[in-house]
Parts: sequence; C-alpha cells; structure tokens
Amino acid sequence: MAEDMITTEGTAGNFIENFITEDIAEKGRYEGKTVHTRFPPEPNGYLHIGHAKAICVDFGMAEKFNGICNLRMDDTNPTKEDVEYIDAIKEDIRWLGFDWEDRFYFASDYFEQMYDFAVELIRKGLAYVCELTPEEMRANRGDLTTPATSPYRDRPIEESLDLFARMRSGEFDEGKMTLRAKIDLASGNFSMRDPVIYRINKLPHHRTGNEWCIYPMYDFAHPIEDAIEGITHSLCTLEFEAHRPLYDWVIDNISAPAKPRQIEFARLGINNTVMSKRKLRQLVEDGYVSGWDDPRMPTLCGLRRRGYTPASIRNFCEKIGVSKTNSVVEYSFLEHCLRDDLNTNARRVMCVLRPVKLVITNYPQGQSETFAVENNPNKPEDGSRSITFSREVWIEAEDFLEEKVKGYNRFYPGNEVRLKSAYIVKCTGCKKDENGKVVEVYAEYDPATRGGDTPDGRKVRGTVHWVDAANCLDAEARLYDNLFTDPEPDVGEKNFLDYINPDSLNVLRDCKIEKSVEGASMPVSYQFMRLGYFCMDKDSKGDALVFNRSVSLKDGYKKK
RNA sequence: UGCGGAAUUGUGUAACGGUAGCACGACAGACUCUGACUCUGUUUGUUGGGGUUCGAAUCCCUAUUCCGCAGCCA
Repeated sequence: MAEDMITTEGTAGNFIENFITEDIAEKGRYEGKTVHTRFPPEPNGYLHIGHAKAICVDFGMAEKFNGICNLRMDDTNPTKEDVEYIDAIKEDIRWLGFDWEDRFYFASDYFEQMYDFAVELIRKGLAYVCELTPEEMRANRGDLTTPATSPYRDRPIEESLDLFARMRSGEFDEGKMTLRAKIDLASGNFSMRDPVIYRINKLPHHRTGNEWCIYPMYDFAHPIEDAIEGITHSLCTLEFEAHRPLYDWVIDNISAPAKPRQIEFARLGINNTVMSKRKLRQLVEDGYVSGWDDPRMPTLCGLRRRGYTPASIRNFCEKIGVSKTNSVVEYSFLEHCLRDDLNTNARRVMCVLRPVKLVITNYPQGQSETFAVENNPNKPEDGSRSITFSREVWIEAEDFLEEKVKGYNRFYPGNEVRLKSAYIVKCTGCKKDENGKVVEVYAEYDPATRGGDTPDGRKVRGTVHWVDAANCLDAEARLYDNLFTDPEPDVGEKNFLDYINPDSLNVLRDCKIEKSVEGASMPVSYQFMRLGYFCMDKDSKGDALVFNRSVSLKDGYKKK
C-alpha cells in the first residue's frame, strides 16, 4: 500500500518522539500543521530543575520536529498566583536558551471563550449548576466502588443557564455553587465523576482584577487553552494521566478549534534534595537557606548562582532521557554534566583555599619573576597569562605532611614537588607554633627547573598549585555539600527537615587567589586548579571577592 | 476494594520477535607540569511463574511490587 511508504524507521527517539512521528505519518491528522507544543507553568513559585526537564521536553520536542513552542501562564486560580513569579519564570527559561518568540500567553486571556464553552456544555445538557457545598460534595463523592451522587444533576438546562449567569455576575458567595460537567458519577476514574469545572472565587486576579468571580478549573481550562492556541501535542507529567479522558471529553464536547493530544511523561526526581514547591518554600521561609537563589537550592536561580551553566542543564536533561518510569537520577550525574561543560570551557586559575606559607629559603629576598601559565590546556586558543613568583608563596595546608605517607606525592621533608609552571622545590622542613600547628613550610628551589621543566629528565610526581604571597588577592570561598544527608529525604513517612545537612555550607574566609582574576565581572566560572570549578558570587563587592564552589574536581587520590 | 500507569546492572536510558547496547558510577591500567582531563580494559541487568515461537526484554496468561487518582489546586 502507498501509505506504507511513510516510514518511521530509524527515529530512535524517546517514546514521545515516536508518538509524534506516528501522528505526523497518520494521514490527515495534522495535515498542514507543524508540531506545536507549550510550556504552561502556573505563576505560583520559582522554577526548579524538574521544570527544566519539562521545558527541555516541551521546547526540545518542538525543535526536533521543526515546530514551535508557546510559553503560557496557567493562571486560572487567583488564590495561588502572583505577578512576582512571572518575570522570574521568563528569565529562567530564557537563561536556559529557549525562545517562545512572540507567543507568550495567559490562560486568563481566554476566560471569555471558556465561559462560552461552558454555556455550550450546559445547553447540550452536559453541564449543570450544583449547589453542594465543598463538604457535602466530599461526602457525596462515594468511594472506590460506590458512585457519587448529586441532587442537582437533573436540574433543567434553563435553570442551570440562569444560575451560571448569576454566578458570573457575583450574586452568590464562594462555595455556594459550582458548575459541573455531567459525565459519569459511577466512573472508576474520579476525575470523571461529574468534575467541577467552574468555582466561585472573589479574590482579585493578578491580571483580570475583579472582572471575574468565577474561574475555570484546570481540567476544563487546559484543553481549551491548548485548542485555542492550536497546540498539537500537550506534554505533561504522569499525574495527569488519569485526567486524559476528561481532557478528551472536553475537546470532544465543545466546538473545539483543534484536537490536541495529551502525552504524559515521568517527572524528574533527583536524590539528596527535595523538589516540591511546598518544601522548597519551607526551606526558604524557615531560614534553612538564604533564599530561593541559595546555591544549594535545586531552583534554576539557585543552580545559576551556584555556577551551573545552561548548557550543562540542557545536556543533563537530554541525557536522562524521557520515559514513563518513575525514577530518581543521582545528583552526581548533574555534577558530571557541569564538569563536562566547564572542563572544556572554564579558564584555569590558582587559588589556595586553606593557605600555609611556603618559604623558599635559597631564593633571594626581594627577588621576583614572572611565568606564563596556559589558561586552559584543553583550549590552547585561550592563550596564557603571566603570574608572579617570589620567595614566599602560599600553598594548600593539606599539601604538606610532616611524615611521608605511602602514595602521597606532595610536600614532606625530603620530597621534591613541582610548583605549577614555576620551579621544582625540595621540602626541607617546617616551623610549628606552640600548639603544634604548622605555620611555615620550608623548601629549596632548583634554579635549573625554571618554568617547572626538568632538563635532566627526572620525574617529579607531585605538582601543586600556589599563589605568590607578595602579589595576590584575598577571597572568600563558599563550599557546598548536599542540603540533605539522606538520599531520599522526602519518601514515605519521613520528615525532610530531619535530614537537613548541618554542614551543607562551609565558608572559607582567608583564601589567596592570583591577581589575574582582578576586575572579572559576573557571570564567570574558573577552574581553581586541583580544587574544582568556582564561580563569582553576587556578594562580591569591589575587592572583596566571593566565590562559590560549583562542583569539585574528581579526586583520584586514594588514602589507604 | 475501583480506575489509570510502571517494572531492563548501583543509577538513568536503548533494543518495537533475531547478538541485551549506551551514558554515569565503581574497579584496574596507560598517559599527565592539575592525583583533573583523555585513553584502554573489567565488573554487574531483562520482577517471579507459566505459555506461543526455530527464536521472547519484546506477544499471551498469571502473580508480585511500586507510583498516581476520592481539591470548589495545577
């Protein structure tokens, strides 16, 4: 058959991609249409990494099929929504690099049309005004095996028409009446048991003000929003699966301008964190974190401040895939994606987090010289910078041991170590204070190893980072760890607050960093050599530099 | 108890009746002026039980486990 010529072979995509491919191949279904999706957040909070997945799915799927994706605020409930979130949401999506062009919409733009569709349903005998109070409705809902009831179900159409109009005009108090779709009170699917599709709410709406006092419910509004915008594929998360019959019922029973297809996928879970809006809000409001953009938060603004790049997050979303299996991705996978990006793109810089002074006793007092250091060995085109060297340099306290430990390649008396790009030095000892704390380390340099080379070809195992004590900047470094000590702080009966990690933030205030970072402006990420990737924090003021550790380097050193 | 979903190595994800693959992690080694990167190699998997078939992760039956649904939230 000729139709068989249309093949879907070789797509090798996720199941949504396969569905769309089939839909397009189906004759007549989307004739003359391009794939059209939408990302429909409710403006009631900040976006987090879970939303990033949805954004990547919605925009990404459109992109794959050369289609388009709308941004739509799903603002059908004035009690929960606020304008303050709208700009933040747009900023986060733009930051991720997605573009809705001129297609930015509000569900509230369609209130009038939704009202008309509701009237259409009433006229068809498919909706009625119900006077059950919320409590009564709950009592009459039945249970898993017994049907729901409503004494108002057979109210004459004219009466419902009249009451619905009066609901709109504000004649009735909140909770007094609802408009219900007349479907099936005995359905095993509760969302089909004559669902409420309009309720009375007298709070002002952030956009329509007091124009309305009745608002459509999600289940009624969403398919209409999609149909009005010509959405072909309405992608959403798994919990809406049971709502799909209602979604289709609405489309089938109104004069819908289009017939979108809802497809559900699993929402993203990540371990060692929480993702629900309620819990994130609690972390902020109870002061466990400094705000929505605290670098430990899984919010997009938090991840951004932490130093996550748009590329790393998009790549993460691409790599975790899309399926219908509930899953929990390991946080370390997100970190891997960040390292992957920064390893190729971040410039290297030397910074000493916990400084101890190294005195090169045979280097002339007052002398100084400069060395060229490559900015990124993985990206030669990034060139090099020059750094200064003198008799006293800062080294990492943990790079010195008083006694040799097997497998330890750094400073201990008698050992040779390379100061990155400078000289090979031989450790000769240290000075301790009255408490036994090492305050200075001593070494002698080998003038023949200038630049860190070994002309005689000898191997020097250890190479450490350092900073010229006579020419450096002070900096604060904020090191982060998981917000929660339990990988799944919010499953089952657990109270996630019981698992807050008390050591999730570690502030180091007397770090020493090379001069070259002076004047850098945000956003900027560096690799602090041998330590990790750090980004400048917005708390930096003038020469008071603050850096966040975005992620550490993998540590192949095994103590044992 | 009703309805709707889902079960593939430690984690995530492919395989659409024909060699169970990829990525991350882990482990071992090579390389290295970052104990990073890179490279090489290794390890571990189809929820159980039946059936159909030359052949089943895939189709059928059955069992089990997990997730979602009884808001005038989305």
